Amino acid sequence: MNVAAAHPTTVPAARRGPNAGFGRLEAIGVIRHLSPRESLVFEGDAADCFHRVLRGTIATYKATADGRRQIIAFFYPGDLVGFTAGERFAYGAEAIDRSSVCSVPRAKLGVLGDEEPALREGLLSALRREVEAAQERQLWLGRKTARERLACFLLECAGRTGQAGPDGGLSVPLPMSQLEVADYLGLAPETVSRTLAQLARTGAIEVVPPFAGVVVRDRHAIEAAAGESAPLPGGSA
Amino acid sequence: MNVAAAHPTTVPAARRGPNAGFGRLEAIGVIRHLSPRESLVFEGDAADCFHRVLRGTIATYKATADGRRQIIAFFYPGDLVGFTAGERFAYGAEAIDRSSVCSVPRAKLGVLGDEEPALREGLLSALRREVEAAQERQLWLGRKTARERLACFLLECAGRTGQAGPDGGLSVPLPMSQLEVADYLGLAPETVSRTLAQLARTGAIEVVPPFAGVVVRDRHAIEAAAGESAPLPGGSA
DNA sequence: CGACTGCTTGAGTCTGCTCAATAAAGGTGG
DNA sequence: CCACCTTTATTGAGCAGACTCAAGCAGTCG
Repeated sequence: MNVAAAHPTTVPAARRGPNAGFGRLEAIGVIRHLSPRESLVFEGDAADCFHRVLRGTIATYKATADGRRQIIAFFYPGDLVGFTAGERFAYGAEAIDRSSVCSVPRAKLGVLGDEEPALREGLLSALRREVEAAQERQLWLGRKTARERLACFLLECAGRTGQAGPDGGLSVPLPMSQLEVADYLGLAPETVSRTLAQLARTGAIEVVPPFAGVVVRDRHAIEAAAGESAPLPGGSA
Repeated sequence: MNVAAAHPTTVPAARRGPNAGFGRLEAIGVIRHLSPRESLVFEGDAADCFHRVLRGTIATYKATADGRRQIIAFFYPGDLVGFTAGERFAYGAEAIDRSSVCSVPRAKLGVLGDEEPALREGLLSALRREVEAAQERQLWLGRKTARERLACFLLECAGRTGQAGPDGGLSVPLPMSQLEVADYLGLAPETVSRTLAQLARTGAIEVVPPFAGVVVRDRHAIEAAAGESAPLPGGSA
């Protein structure tokens, strides 16, 4: 089977619960199409617009003066980029693959969506998920090995865009390059390649040839390699 | 001079702008006193309360099954711990030093502080600052060296609790131990000690003997060592 | 005054990075 | 349609920053 075909290239209508209530945004905003590598926002820009991903994948990132780059998050169709920003964007954003977004001026939402409680709810949810994701990644980047980070990343992607395959495998499309995975996980690209190869050698995953995605063959092995966090000392209720 | 005396041990009334409007919380909540190392919340707890720090310092953290720990953030008097959580806390929180908090049940705020726009504003601000801080730390942890992380950390602390000294130095109290700094910066405690010693050797900082804080002697040197992020390719407007 | 906790310092190791060369895939234009 | 060129991934060798293990020291608290 072709993993690339499993990409969710369009917005799954109302799939992401917390974003409900944003459906009418398309009516207000402007559609914009982006090629791979094309910038959507620059760090420091006035944050007068936010962007709903309609198709493709967007990455937000921060960079140091000497060119090192850290990808903060990946955004898929249905996600909101820059919704959580303050006055100015604290990060840049660019397209990973061929993407479309709907850009909505903040002003059009009233000061803070005062009228629309569902929208306010949605904003809070988006913010909360973004906080929790960023904090989780602090653990990844601060305390996990390359192998663990990769495993965590694959599980995250599996949870977002994974599709159960007919042969029992979990097919996970990966629209980003290995360089971008490296910039997300705080690793060198060579380390990503090597670690992926190592996971593949054990049979836990299978890499789809032109690095279009992976198939998770042994989910337990990946979960074990991810070195899960320890939520409850006594086990879950 | 005694750096420890510069600790902001009580809430600076209305010092933190975005938290304005929380003043009356103390009337609703319950005061709780914590000893060093005492837990305030556990990862996985139902998030039915949030906590305003009145005195001391609180750290939030995540841990792996094998005991590695990543400190997510430090909270000083005036800050709100757990305000941004969802249903359950995704992290634990414990006191760094002798601390007091005011614990406020979420239920007492209405569903989301619907009545009080200032409070809603405050919640959004708190969330936004937490997002931006967590994302900034992704850059630190993913792409910066031990030396850079330490320098960034010192600048962050200086911005929060630093006091200009009479001799031109910037006095920065550090209530946390080096182990806790290490857990915050994703380093080993030995590395923190060594790197701090190295910065002191160059004259950029001076460590106050019982590790109660540092005095920044050469701010430019620390800023240079921090390897600032690159916001604008062309310089700021 | 003694035990403990936290910091310092040293020696050796290792994970992951750098540099480099090769290979494969995809896009472009003739 | 094919040849070329660019981009991305793979693989190897060597290096180094940060970790681990370990011993010693100082300040604190009981």
